Amino acid sequence: MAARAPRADALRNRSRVLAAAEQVFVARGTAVSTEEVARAAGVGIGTVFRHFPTKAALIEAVFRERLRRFGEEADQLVQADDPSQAIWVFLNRVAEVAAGKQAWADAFAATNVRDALTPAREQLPLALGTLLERAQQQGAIRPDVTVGELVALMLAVSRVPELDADGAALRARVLAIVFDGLRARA
Amino acid sequence: MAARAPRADALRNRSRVLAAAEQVFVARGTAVSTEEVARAAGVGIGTVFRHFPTKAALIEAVFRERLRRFGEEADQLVQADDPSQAIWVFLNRVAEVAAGKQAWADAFAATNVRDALTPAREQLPLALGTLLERAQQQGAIRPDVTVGELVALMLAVSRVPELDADGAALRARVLAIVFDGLRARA
DNA sequence: TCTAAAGTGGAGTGATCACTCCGTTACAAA
DNA sequence: TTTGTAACGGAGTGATCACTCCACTTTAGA
Repeated sequence: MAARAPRADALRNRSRVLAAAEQVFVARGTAVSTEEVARAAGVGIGTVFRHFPTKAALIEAVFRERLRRFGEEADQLVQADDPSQAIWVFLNRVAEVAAGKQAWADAFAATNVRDALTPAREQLPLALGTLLERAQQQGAIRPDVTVGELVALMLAVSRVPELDADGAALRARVLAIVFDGLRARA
Repeated sequence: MAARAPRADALRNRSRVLAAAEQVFVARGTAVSTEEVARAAGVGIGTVFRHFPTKAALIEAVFRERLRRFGEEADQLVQADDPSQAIWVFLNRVAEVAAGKQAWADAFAATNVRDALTPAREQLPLALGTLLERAQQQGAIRPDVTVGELVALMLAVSRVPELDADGAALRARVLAIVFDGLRARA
């Protein structure tokens, strides 16, 4: 009955696979073969499937890990001093990380990570909710916006295609328009 | 040298395949097999490949056809009388058609349709440019927005995921925020 | 140090696809 | 109507994947 301690190499390999998968998925999309993920992680393909029973489970785990880290960043911003700026800092940060990464919507389509964004259960939506409420009390953001709408907007903006040569500039201008839509009217 | 007239069945089959492919791609994504497209069109798989040499070419053709129809709608709105409303009508129409259709960004990722959105070459960006200019002269839309930004925004919004039970309502609220960002300030 | 069990790696398996090939069919022009 | 040819259909081909299986290795606990 007493569970044995997990083996050190198993833990190490698991996090290696997660890190390598994130890199590879972000760079080349979630359509890359599991074998390539294994190669990038320096493990055999059998090891990948031991830790993540299906490819969908691997994609989901990568996405959840990314959201978890966003949750930590949001929490740190909740502690910080300047409440009216905090939410803009966070949204900019999300846009920056998401820039040009096709893998995100793939992950959303392929897996069921909705509950990772459900308030009252996960760190990210809770912290983001706090940031949003504060910004609304300060009059920085219009009062009728919800956390769900914010998340949807950021997911949408993360998919802005590279229409012209300077994709970064286009993304910045699109983001500025969306932010203006979020601001409270005088 | 004198080219023979194209066969009636070839023309018929080509448009049948295009129509069936749009239906199937929109309903189930561009990952569906070419054989399913052929079945939906009521033709053999060989016929599909005769008209569209690769699957990517088929996806691109479906997407271009969709853009072409949007271009026609935009042109009709250019003729219409109420210039300050025309662009909102058009943007709403695009959002309505795009709602819940995962196939779009797939098409964008998989094919090279950028030039179908290049102004001065295609109907859609030209007509949309006219609608935008008018709306800006009327003071309905902020003067610094470009056609490219509009297109990018609409592509992004078309990818708003279904985060909660009522996907349509979420999309509507997200669209309202984006539209507010586009409006000119008093 | 010893050993039972957990973990590893990678060849192998079956399924799925995009695409080809060619015998048959249907059309346009004469 | 006849005929040359463009178009059709669908079995077949080769490549790619996700996933399995098991002989071997490494680890935790005694």
